[in-house]
Amino acid sequence: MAPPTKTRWLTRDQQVSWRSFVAATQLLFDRLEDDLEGAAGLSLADYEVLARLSDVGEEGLRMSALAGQTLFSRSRLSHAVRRLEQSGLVSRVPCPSDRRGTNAVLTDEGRAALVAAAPGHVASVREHLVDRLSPEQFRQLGAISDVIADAIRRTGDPAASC
Amino acid sequence: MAPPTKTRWLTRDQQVSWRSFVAATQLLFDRLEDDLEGAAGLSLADYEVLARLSDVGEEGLRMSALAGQTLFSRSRLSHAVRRLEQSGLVSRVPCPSDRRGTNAVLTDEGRAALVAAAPGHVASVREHLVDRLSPEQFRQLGAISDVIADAIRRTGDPAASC
DNA sequence: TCCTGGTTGTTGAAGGCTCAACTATCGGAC
DNA sequence: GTCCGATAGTTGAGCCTTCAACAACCAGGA
Repeated sequence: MAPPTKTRWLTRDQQVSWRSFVAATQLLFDRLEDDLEGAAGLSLADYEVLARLSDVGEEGLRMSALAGQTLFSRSRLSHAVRRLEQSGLVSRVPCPSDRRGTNAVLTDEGRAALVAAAPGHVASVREHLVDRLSPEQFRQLGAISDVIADAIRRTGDPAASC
Repeated sequence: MAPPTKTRWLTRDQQVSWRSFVAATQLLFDRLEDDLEGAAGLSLADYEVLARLSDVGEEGLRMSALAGQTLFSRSRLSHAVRRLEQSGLVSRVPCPSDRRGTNAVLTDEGRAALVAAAPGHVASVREHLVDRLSPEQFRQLGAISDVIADAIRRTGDPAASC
């Protein structure tokens, strides 16, 4: 706890915007998840993993790199990849250059699942987000997101500041 | 599956904005949760429940109303309130006018926990979101959020359209 | 060589959320 | 009054994420 600074509460307008933002993100991601789950039987987390793996070649991606891109903890990713491997969508291969490492690789079945899921998912993102906003608004949202993400990334991991 | 419409993929710029938005919301809520958990021992979900209950009087709130405000499922809320009750922060009282109903009520201890947690949480929201954006940007974010939330609320529960 | 500190990834337990099933109650039609 | 569908809330099982502990490996220095 910092020294007893006087709390700067949010103004009424700020509070309204803040609550609206919380509600919008909750509703949006819940809906995207439901749509994706219903149409393709994948969770958003599954989709993220498969999408990242589809961006790279045959060699796959190191677990830690994949965790960094998806913002998953290493533990979460490890469990997720284990489940995807059991479903046949991903396989694990030892990393040749570093014997500690493991590469996650998309299987043919995994690529097929992603190809099957992608059009519906993109349509869902359009329907509930992109096409609801003016091009200018969507551009603003991107800029705002960059500011937020950069600021948080710069203030390192809070558990590491000791 | 709808008729085989040609997929309108996202443009490169749209994809960048979309991924940035996903990352920003993940990072933001994770950080807010960590801050709140570390400083006050509450999850964001706990805080939401306590905050909503502090907005009403002695009579508390019907479980279904509380679920509506927090966007929790009734089941999730029921579990959450049970835990908060075990912690002594909330108590359940039968609703007088409807014998099916239950009202959740903030205890003195619950109000004290909220009062203790609120300054730090508001500071966290300011630090990672409000104070990072220009007033104009934060206003834009509120407007964008309203559009998204309204659109999703209007397209009713997807499981109910049959 | 042998330490030593840091990194990589996995594992199992614990806790939270979802889903389906269930009880109890309400309110209107007959 | 009695049915009947709808609503309110709870519960337990199953799944997913977090957390802490762990084994294996790397890299650099004494």
